[in-house]
Amino acid sequence: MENFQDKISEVVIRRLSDYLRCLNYAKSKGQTLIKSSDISTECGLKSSIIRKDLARFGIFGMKGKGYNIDELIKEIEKILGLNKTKNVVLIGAGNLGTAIIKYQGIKNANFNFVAAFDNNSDKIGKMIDNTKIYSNERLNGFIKKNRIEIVLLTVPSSETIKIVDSLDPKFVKGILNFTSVILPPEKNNIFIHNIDLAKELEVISYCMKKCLS
Amino acid sequence: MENFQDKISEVVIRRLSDYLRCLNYAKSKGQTLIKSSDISTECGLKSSIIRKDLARFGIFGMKGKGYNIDELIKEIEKILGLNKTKNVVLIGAGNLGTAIIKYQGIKNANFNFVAAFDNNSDKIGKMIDNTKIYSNERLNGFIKKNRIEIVLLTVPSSETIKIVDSLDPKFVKGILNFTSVILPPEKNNIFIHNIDLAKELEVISYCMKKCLS
DNA sequence: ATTTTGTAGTAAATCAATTCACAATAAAAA
DNA sequence: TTTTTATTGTGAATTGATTTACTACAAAAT
Repeated sequence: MENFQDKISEVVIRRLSDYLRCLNYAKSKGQTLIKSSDISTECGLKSSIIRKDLARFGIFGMKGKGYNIDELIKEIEKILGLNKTKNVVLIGAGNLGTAIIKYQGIKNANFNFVAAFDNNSDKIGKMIDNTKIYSNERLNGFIKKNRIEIVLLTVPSSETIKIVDSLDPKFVKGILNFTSVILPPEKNNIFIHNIDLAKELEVISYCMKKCLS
Repeated sequence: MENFQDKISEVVIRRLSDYLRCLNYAKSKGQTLIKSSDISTECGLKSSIIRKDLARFGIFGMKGKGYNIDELIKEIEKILGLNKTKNVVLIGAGNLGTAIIKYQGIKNANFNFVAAFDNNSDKIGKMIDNTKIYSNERLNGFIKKNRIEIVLLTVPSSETIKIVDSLDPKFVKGILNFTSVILPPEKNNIFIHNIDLAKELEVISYCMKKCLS
């Protein structure tokens, strides 16, 4: 399992994330088995692609019955790397940063929100929802000491590049960049994903226009 | 132009958005012409796909010279529906909502940020960066009166469904949903895009794992 | 004029993703 | 048992996206 994977495209990974949400929901309702056609309805996909996605990672169900939910959750979490908790820090404790720290969707066993960093002396030393804010000066030492793998970047755009370049790729493996500076998908072996609000608005603007014509 | 379009996939639209950013940057540096290979380097794509994307919408350059930047910007904006300003409101003026209102990337001629709405009486009547906060009660009247087409949804997840169902599809054509409730891509003829932080974390978690193995 | 150079436009080829359609098989029913 | 039913697993077909590779121009250089 997991080693006879050829190239997995990002859309497959995004679907796995959808399946996971769907599975957790089914589990919360007390289900223990699930059919590919149930996942398919819930996620708005054809059932065949779900079976194919899973088979590709060596996950198989039971003919005539479906898939075991617990097992499926465990396998998908393993594929996504969610089986080991990852330490996360947030840089930039402004409104957006604060919102993210407070956000429910990531208060999750898989991501351990260790600390926040900011330059504003009014904020340093304060807490946001059990997360302490430290001075940016202490960032790199902290990352090293606490084995931080993921950085959420919510600083003003003018600081983006400087901070990204300062992160030690020995520890930091991924950045979620919320600033309006668009970064490349990889830099110094750190994976970067941009959350690009302007682009999302443009895409929805296009969809709206199509719907009218 | 624009009517011999077959089916345009979202990836093409996302690329157009990238081209637009690149073009505006080139324009800001005083360029008036641009080659597909320049856009290609900047956006990390093959030049041929750029030419093909543009040709598909009836946009052509000059052989041996390249494309006229101003013209290209105008055409892409037209395709994305950015030529007409769209009125936008934000519902939920918490940290995330406040951050979005203050966000530079959308202070843009194409999207007119008209108002914010919230239930919290402490906030009602206040301003965030020139945007006034109104009571949720006034939402639907406001949408009708001010021809609001886009809603940015930053309320607590418990309120998501109620608010989405209350929006009048006669006016609202698109929703950007930032709550942790995942909504379908379309509902009552309103296009919906989810900004799903949990999914982004899962995707980057997968990428990080791949990079190590 | 003629040749060279540079870049667009695009048909054909390739590569990738999705769907179809059905055999395999396990459980339930008869 | 045997038959029926349900659902997986997957090869083949299809559909879609990207890349290659080359032609067509237009401008600049000779």
